[in-house]
Amino acid sequence: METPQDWPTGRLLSTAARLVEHAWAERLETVGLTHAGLIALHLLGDGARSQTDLARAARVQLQTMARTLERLERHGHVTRERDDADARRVLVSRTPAGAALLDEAQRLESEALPPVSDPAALRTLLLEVVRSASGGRFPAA
Amino acid sequence: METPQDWPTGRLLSTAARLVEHAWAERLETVGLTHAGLIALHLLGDGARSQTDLARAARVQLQTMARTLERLERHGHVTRERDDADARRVLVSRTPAGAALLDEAQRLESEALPPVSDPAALRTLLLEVVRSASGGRFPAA
DNA sequence: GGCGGATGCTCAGCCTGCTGAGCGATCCTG
DNA sequence: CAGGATCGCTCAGCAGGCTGAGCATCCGCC
Repeated sequence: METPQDWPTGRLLSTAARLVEHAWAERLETVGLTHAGLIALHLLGDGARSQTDLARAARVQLQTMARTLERLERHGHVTRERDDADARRVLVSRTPAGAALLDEAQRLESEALPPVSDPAALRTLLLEVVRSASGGRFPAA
Repeated sequence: METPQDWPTGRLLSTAARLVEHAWAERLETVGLTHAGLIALHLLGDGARSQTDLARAARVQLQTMARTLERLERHGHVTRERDDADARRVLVSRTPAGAALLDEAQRLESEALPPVSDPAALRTLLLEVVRSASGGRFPAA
């Protein structure tokens, strides 16, 4: 129990994710973006999308996504305006500044995953986990 | 970019961790414990340890561990008392209630990782990530 | 046309990570 | 033995997950 070798796999997964995320966040902050902000900006593609839509795509709750977007808006990276066609919706779009940031962040290269013996296998296994654990909470995302 | 297949591996890792953690947390809350609390209780072994020591073993910052322990103490799962030998330290130990909870949590079976094609490979790869990403931040832990 | 359910969002609040600042206790060194 | 560095901890505050409650809008059906 003293060393990671003895940890259950779930704990290993959380820890690995946290450590990698931390390393990545350090680089990101040089361009003034957070992990969550980058994902939102990325998912925004080139058109406007609703918050619920973005949340589902990112596999987070609406409230979480809304707060991230609110922060991005405060910093001038996205705009949020009510949809004329459906007054319940808020349409989010990147500002030019947001697009520039995204570009820069992407130029920072793939996400700082430390070198691992079989990256492709890791991807495959993680995809299995995500797909099988998304069920129910994020239907048809 | 729309579906997990197109995500960078780092994002996949975070998402997988979050989804698995969520599932596990749901079970844990039936015994009145959180993810972080379980880890602390687990690392506590059978003897008293200092907060710094626990934090390093869990790969989290001292402040994070201290807060988790403070919560566990409030719920009567651990005790915290200053070390007589070194008045800077706080020695943490499980209470009988804490030990009972840990037992129950462990009876809940391994950590809810969804079935995956090659669990052993996943473990190995995650271990590689943890070991290589722990460097610096958690020396000799 | 109107009522009820579904949908999209906000507000409030909790837990877990993190950083930075500050403080007493200990230890080492001159 | 005194002073400075280090160590262990607390306090304050931020970001990112989550839940639950509540509100407005829209849609579908009678």
